[in-house]
Amino acid sequence: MPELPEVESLRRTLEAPLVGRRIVSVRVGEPRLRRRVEASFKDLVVGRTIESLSRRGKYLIFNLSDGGAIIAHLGMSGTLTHRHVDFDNRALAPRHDHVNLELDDGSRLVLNDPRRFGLMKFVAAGEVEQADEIRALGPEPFSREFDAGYLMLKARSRKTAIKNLLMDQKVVAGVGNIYASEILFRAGVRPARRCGRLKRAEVELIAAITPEVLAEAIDGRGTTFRSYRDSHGRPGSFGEQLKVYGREGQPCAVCSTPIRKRTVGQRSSFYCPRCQQ
DNA sequence: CTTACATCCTGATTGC
DNA sequence: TGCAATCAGGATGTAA
Repeated sequence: MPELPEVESLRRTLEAPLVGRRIVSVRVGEPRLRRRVEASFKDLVVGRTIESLSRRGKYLIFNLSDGGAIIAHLGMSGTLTHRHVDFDNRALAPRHDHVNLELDDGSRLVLNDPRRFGLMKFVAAGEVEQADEIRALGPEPFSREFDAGYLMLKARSRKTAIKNLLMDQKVVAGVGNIYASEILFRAGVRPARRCGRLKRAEVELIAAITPEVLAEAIDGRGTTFRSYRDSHGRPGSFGEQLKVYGREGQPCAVCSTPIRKRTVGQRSSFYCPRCQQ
């Protein structure tokens, strides 16, 4: 579910309430997530203080006082919520609350994830960048490294569709199914176009537009298409600004041609047949 | 190395 | 209304 803008929005809303808080206890319900939550997770994080929150691609990173960190990923259906009050025992463990961190002010940070495609793990001091999940990631879309020349290099050698390239986390970190469609709409490029056949100008446009669209989505506190909520349980507002995603049959905002839906790389893709020739 | 595809799961929506 | 099929914002392991 969450792509870079949603994770960044979470990072921002969680920062104030969590920084400086010490983890006093941990409850792991169902440990079988995308990877099993290690039995040692509890002992490794209890007693440590959350010093800062960072993000890499779709991963949220809680930097701890010993230099270690907790790495979290929300998969398709995960949410991280900050809860101040447990009204009763039911509220303590709603369905699919898998990891529950109790903090020294009595509040809790809870990972809830019905489909269990998410991830939460402890990484020792100095090893965050070395962690398998993080090491495999391509550049951040806002970094200098991600520019037209870089994307051209990646696109040139590949046969796959441009939308698949944008969603490949090894190419650029953080773009998922919604924003890939939105970026390509704004760039005027069809999702199924083969990378190798794109003109230089098209690749340049895509490279420039990618951080723009993501930045605007962050400004809107992310997209709530179905289930995404921020740490307070509130939906993001960028969904209203989506031009193509989830809008099959609706008129294009630019030319009124009905938006089409098509499967590319086994994922739903949306585009305007007129604006994206 | 790249690419295609199945797979991990539950829940909401769609269609008959 | 009920029930089954389909689909879902992600990533990975396997095979070719």
